[in-house]
This record gives sequence, structure tokens and C-alpha cells, in this order.
Amino acid sequence: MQFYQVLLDHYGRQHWWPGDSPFEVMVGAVLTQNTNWSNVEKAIRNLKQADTLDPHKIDELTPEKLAGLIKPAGYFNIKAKRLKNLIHWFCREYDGSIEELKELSVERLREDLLQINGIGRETADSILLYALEKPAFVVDTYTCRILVRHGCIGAEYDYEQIKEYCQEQLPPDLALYNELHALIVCVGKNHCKPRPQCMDCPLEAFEHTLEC
DNA sequence: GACCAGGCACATC
DNA sequence: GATGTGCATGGT
Repeated sequence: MQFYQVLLDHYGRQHWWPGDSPFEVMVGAVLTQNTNWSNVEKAIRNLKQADTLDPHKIDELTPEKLAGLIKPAGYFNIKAKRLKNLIHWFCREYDGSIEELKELSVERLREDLLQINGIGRETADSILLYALEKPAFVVDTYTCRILVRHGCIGAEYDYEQIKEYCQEQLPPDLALYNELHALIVCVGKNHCKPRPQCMDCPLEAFEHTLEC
């Protein structure tokens, strides 16, 4: 919680997830895998310009056609397959209705999402939190890096352990989960490179001292 | 030119 | 179970 307050004071609210609709958030969650967000924006722009940012339209596109549209996001062949896997499940099971999806429990949704080839833990949690407004804390490489470097967790912690740690430290508040992950990505981009470079990092004062 | 970015699945040991 | 590798564009 102290991390959260420091980051919020320093960076202000991030207003995540950038996207015009929950469906666009779902698409963005796949496209952003290991990719810079600016590249994802270009891919989403292509989908909009082709009038294909719609569950049923994407479900009907060939993987090749979809890959061509999302090319700027990188890994376009593999992401086209992953996106179609997700959208096909969404159309087949819920007729492309976000409202129907949202009626299910977070546990059931997470289990189902993780069954889809191409949807891993982070992507599933991003969809749950930012598209479906379910209380699922999103762990990413920055979360891991920051918590390890500040001595909060061991380097051997896996995704589920880190997620559990974070959820234990925080009240189960949707808005808090939403904002904190966005802030972590923000500080991570600016100050938490793979090789430590924490110049002027707003979290520096916490290093190896305070509880998270 | 090297490095990095809001991961994931699969092969190999 | 742990580790390594392929996937690819675009910004710094």
C-alpha cells in the first residue's frame, strides 16, 4: 500500500486500460504480449480502419488476413492464432457478449481463459481486471522485478505466488488493483530495466527497508 | 547495431 | 520441474 501511495503521488492516475470498449481491451491484452504499447495502438488502428474490431468479424477472418492487420504489434502470425482462439471461444460460448461473460465468477472465468491456447496468466488477469472488471491482480515482469529488488519477495517466486503476495498486501479493491498495476508499469518503463538502473526512481526510498 | 517492450507455448534435458 | 528457444515489429 505504501508503494501505491508513493507512485500515485508521483505519477498521478493512469486511467487504464487505454481502449474504447471492453472488447478492445481483450484484443489489446493479447496484442501487447511482450510488445511495446505504441505498436499495439497501430495494430488496433488497423483493425478499426478495416472495420473488423468486432468479435464476430474477427472470428470470421482468416488467420492470414488477421495477421496482416495486426502486423505492427509484432509476432503477428502467432498473435493472430492466439487472438482467434480467444475470440472463437468468446463467440462460441457467449455469442461475443461481454455482459454474459461478466455474469460468471472470477474463478470460473480465469480457469476457462487459461484453457485457451495463447492466453497465459498475465493475459487472463489483464482481461479479467480491465475488460471484465473482476478483482484479479495483474503481475507482470515489472511487478516481479520491483518486488524482488526491494526485497519483498524471493527471486524464485512464480506468477501465482507473486499474485497471492500482492493480493494479501492489498484490500480487494477493483480500482486499487487497476491503478496499481498501471502505476507499476509506468515506474517499470521509466526506472526498472532488466539491468538495474533506478536513477530518480520514486521507490528508491523504500529500498530494502519498508513493508510493501 | 544492440537492446528492449504491458508473454506464451513448446522442445529438451 | 527447470531451462532454453522461437516468435517480429518499432522505438531509443
